[in-house]
Amino acid sequence: MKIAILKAANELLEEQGLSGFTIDAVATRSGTARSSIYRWWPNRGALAIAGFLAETAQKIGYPVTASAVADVKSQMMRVAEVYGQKVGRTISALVAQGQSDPEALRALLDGYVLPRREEAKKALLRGIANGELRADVDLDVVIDALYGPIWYRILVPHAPLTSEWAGHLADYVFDGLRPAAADVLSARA
Amino acid sequence: MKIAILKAANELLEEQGLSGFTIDAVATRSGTARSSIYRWWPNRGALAIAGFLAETAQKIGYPVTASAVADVKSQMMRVAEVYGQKVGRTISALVAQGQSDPEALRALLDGYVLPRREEAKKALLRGIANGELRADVDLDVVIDALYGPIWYRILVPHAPLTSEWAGHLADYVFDGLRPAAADVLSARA
Amino acid sequence: MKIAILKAANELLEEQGLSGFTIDAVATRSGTARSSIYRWWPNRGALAIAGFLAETAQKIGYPVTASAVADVKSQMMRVAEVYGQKVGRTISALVAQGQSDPEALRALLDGYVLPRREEAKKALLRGIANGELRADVDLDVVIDALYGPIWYRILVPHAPLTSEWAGHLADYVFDGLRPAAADVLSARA
Amino acid sequence: MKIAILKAANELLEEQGLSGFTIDAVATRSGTARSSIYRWWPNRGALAIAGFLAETAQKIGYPVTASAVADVKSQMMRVAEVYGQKVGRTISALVAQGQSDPEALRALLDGYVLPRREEAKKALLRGIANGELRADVDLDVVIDALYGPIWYRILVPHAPLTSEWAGHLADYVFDGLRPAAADVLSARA
DNA sequence: AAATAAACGAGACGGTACGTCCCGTCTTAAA
DNA sequence: TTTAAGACGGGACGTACCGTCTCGTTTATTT
Repeated sequence: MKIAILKAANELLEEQGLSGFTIDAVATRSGTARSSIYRWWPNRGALAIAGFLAETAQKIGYPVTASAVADVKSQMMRVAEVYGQKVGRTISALVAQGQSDPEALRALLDGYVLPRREEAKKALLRGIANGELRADVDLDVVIDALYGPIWYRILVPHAPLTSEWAGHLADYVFDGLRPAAADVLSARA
Repeated sequence: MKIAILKAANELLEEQGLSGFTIDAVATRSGTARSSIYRWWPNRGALAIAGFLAETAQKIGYPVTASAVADVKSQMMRVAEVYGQKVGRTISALVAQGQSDPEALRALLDGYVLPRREEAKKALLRGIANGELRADVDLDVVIDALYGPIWYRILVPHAPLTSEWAGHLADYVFDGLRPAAADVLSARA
Repeated sequence: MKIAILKAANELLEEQGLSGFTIDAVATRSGTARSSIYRWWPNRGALAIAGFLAETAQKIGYPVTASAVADVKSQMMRVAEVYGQKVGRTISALVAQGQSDPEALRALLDGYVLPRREEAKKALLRGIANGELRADVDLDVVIDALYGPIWYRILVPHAPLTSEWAGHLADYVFDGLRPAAADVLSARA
Repeated sequence: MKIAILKAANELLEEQGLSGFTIDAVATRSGTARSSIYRWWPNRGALAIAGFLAETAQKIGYPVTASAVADVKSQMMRVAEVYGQKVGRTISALVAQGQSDPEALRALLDGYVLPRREEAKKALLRGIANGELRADVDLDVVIDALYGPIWYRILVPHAPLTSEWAGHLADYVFDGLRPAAADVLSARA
């Protein structure tokens, strides 16, 4: 039952965004009763993020090759590709919901944003260990610089979100984060 | 009258975000009637962005010094400082509204986002002309890289938005955009 | 509008009693919206008694002949006849509602029961003035004795409510309330 | 188990009337499960009257002295006294329930009202046999006249239900039912 | 100065969705 | 096999806003 509800919730969010995402609509599509939904989730915000986490939030992982920077770049390109489609709609709906529903925002942060940032941090630390990235960098800022623009383009869609764009973005940011030649030498020494 | 309404709209948006932003509340606070609001704006989305553009959207301009890069960085720091406060609340409310109200989104883009990006582009072009920035860079991507994270931190507030943070961000991004030494030399030639 | 609502409320109460008396049903039948009903009445209890008072509560008046006792008796017979039909259904619904809704009960008392008792009291006072009734009688008890059984048969319908029955009832009660022969003589003196 | 449930049902009915009388509340108070209640009673109406009959419906009997009229009067006074308290609350709840639940009404009539009327009839027949009451009287009407007002004051509480009041009521009604002097003489003959 | 147009206030109206409460049915695991 | 536990579909409640609408009342404008 819960699964059918979550599935329906997700589909509605993907297809119609926040405005079509009604408890009644979820109930109808899932073939359940409104009361069954409220039995499990306290309100529409909670249901929305639960649906997202259960169904959509397919974790896009990091490949592991010799180059951590290349790994992150390729993951970002994949993220942009995926978020450029239906998932982006869902995410923007969730963020919108979060603006007037602090609990939903909290749940989105704790359930999705922060864990994903942790993964990113791990990948970047490999880059530092590698010598591909400067060691003195503030990783939180780097993650903001890499992924912030992706969220930005989802939420403020002034232009489409494509993997090419994400590739350029990664290149620009990483270009600034390489160790200075001297550092590389000393690191090698 | 219109001014009082816009002012009230803005204050409510700043103070309470989307949830407190009710046509009724705006009418009450502005001392007007609901019907007067609907005479001038077709719906709450339109009123919200009108209020923002009329009152809050104090354009944060770019200083003009010898270094365009420094100019942009200092503007970004100022933006982060300002958006870290009430204005951020308003902006996030507008973006949220935009997710279920395409016209509001359009108005936000046309009335605020795109013009601001144009200004940024001008400043960056000065940097290219200066030789501070590589000439082959895609400015739209650069603007996304610089400002995207700011919007991201407004909308997905996993950590506070401060001017220090914005400074680091600018540094990291601009570090990757400097011309290669050879280019600089040839440019000078 | 209000009139259409009250009319619909009444019809539903008469036809289906409390169980069919739903705000939704009233809205549908009256061709209005639920919200319009709630604009005017705070809850279903208030609507029920308002409907009754506005539409059904046709005051059954007292004839005025030489004999006040005969007047009351004939009014009671008329009341029994009327209450034995649809109006009785409405009244029983209202009393039932009142058991779990103190405000509705209060409204029923103040809006209907007490005023009707006042009228009865006036008629009975004529009987005392006439010499048809003992002067030392407690009129509240008399009214209870005369009309209580009618309500009882509405609410606890162990047998039908007919005007013949009401006539007998009036006879029995009034038989006990005539002045003693001596009193009549002295009154005449 | 059943006993605990009935007891809890009764207490709730006495304490809170119909509105607090919820299957859930009965289950909680009796320490049983909702399903156990539904095993034994088909719905809340049935449970309510079962609780009443099992626990509260303490039969208030008729004393047997030389005067049947005095016996009935004293029983009425006792009834008024008892019904003026918690039991009255229960009864009004049951009647209310009966208005939208024909089976509950039927059960109340068959299980309580009609049997009590039979008892009353027996007492009154003694009065006729005694010569205290006219022989040609319709006992059903008399019973309505005597007890109807008590129910009326329970259900339409325009004034408190006291034993003094019931005493007056009995006096007034019985005053009209005494045999005419001639009849008494002829009866004696 | 009178006529006329506009903007205004007040607020009713039909509607949609919310979240709550309770109903009566049902399945399941433990005692 | 009776019980406790509790999920399920369903229906009504009362609330909060939405956007539309009518209707008199100012307030200005224009003749």
